[in-house]
Amino acid sequence: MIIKQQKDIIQGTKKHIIKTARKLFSEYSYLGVSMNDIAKKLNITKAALYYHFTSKTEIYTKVLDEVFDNLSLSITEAFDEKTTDKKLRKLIKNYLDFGFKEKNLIKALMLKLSPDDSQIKKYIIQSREQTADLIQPLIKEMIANKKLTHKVDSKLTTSLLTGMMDGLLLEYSFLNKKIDSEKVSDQIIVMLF
Amino acid sequence: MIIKQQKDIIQGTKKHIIKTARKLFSEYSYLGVSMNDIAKKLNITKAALYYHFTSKTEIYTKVLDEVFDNLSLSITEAFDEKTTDKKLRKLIKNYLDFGFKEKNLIKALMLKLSPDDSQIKKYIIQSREQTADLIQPLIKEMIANKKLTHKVDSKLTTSLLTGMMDGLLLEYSFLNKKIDSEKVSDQIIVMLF
DNA sequence: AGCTACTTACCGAGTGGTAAGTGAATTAAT
DNA sequence: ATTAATTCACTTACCACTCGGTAAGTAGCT
Repeated sequence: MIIKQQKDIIQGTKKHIIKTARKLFSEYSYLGVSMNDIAKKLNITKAALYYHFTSKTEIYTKVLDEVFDNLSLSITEAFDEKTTDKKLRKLIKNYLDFGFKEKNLIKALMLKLSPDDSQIKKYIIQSREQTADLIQPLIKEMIANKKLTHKVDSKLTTSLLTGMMDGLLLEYSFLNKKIDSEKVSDQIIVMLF
Repeated sequence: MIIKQQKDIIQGTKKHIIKTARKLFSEYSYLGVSMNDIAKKLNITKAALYYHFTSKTEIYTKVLDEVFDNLSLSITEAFDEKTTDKKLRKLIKNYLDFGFKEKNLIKALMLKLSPDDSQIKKYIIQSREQTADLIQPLIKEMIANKKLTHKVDSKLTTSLLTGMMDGLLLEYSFLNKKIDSEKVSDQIIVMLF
């Protein structure tokens, strides 16, 4: 009981660190945030971070873990809608809203290649594939509904859609512009189908 | 005459440095490349770089200068085509081919914010706006040709198009996948209009 | 006494950047 | 034409600083 409580406190501290690190990584990207930056923001020392985590890589991996978990939730939420059209619209809106708040989604794609980061990279690739697998069925559904004259590759289309959304998020975050996810998702649907 | 020859040699060296730096920045991004990295690749010392350039920022700015110059050329090349459809198709293909070879185009969007980099950021924003201004007339033309039932915002559409292309380039470069620009540009046209 | 959750103080490596020196080529003066 | 002064294109050696990471010590609780 007491032990469990202790454990919870530790996990609480860890959660707190992850939460703070997440914000920083989101804003300044992996290379742009040092362990000292994270520690300062938490009003602790860098060494304290190493008491809870073994490396910077571990912290970032845990952050990405949370991010992709939240994204999956945000995506599956769209499947509650009734029509295919509404599902897709909601999916795009949710993806954009989430990605706009959580820039790690995009910034993760911009890591410097190095032996140390390669495990992070593999992890990101895997997570993104899972995300695409979540979206693709809906795209297939959409393609089947509209009887298009041209042949449409659902995998490529999914890639184009996420690419378009990621690209938009990238641009808007770089320019510090706010995104009107409602309007943009409308426009994308109009254009796509 | 002799003086001019000297000048040319100097410019030649500078060009050579820029060319090498361009490759490195393209592969590893701004923060991922140190002055020493550049110097080593050229078999000179870091201090020699500072003889030719005043700062890392200056070198990167010069690199981006070249990159956006080349991109503009690649875009305007598409305007030689005869039909609007062919123009757009060529534009997309050229943009993708260029961006795939020259990853600085995308990596430039991922700088850590810092007082020193802020001038680079301003420069990138400006260059990207110029690029968009180059593309937008063609989008307008395309929208006018097809009499669409829905209202289409040409500026947003341009942004969506470049966003989509940038997003694709980002994804493909991250995954180290080759891009079939012909197929992708076809698919984009089919989808967009 | 022992464990938890730290802090202080340090490590070696690497960063952007600079000061001082050097050999070769060019220019100016005799 | 020869020599002296100057300039060019670097190199060596350093600067202050930051990086990720670690060893040792410590206050407080059990």
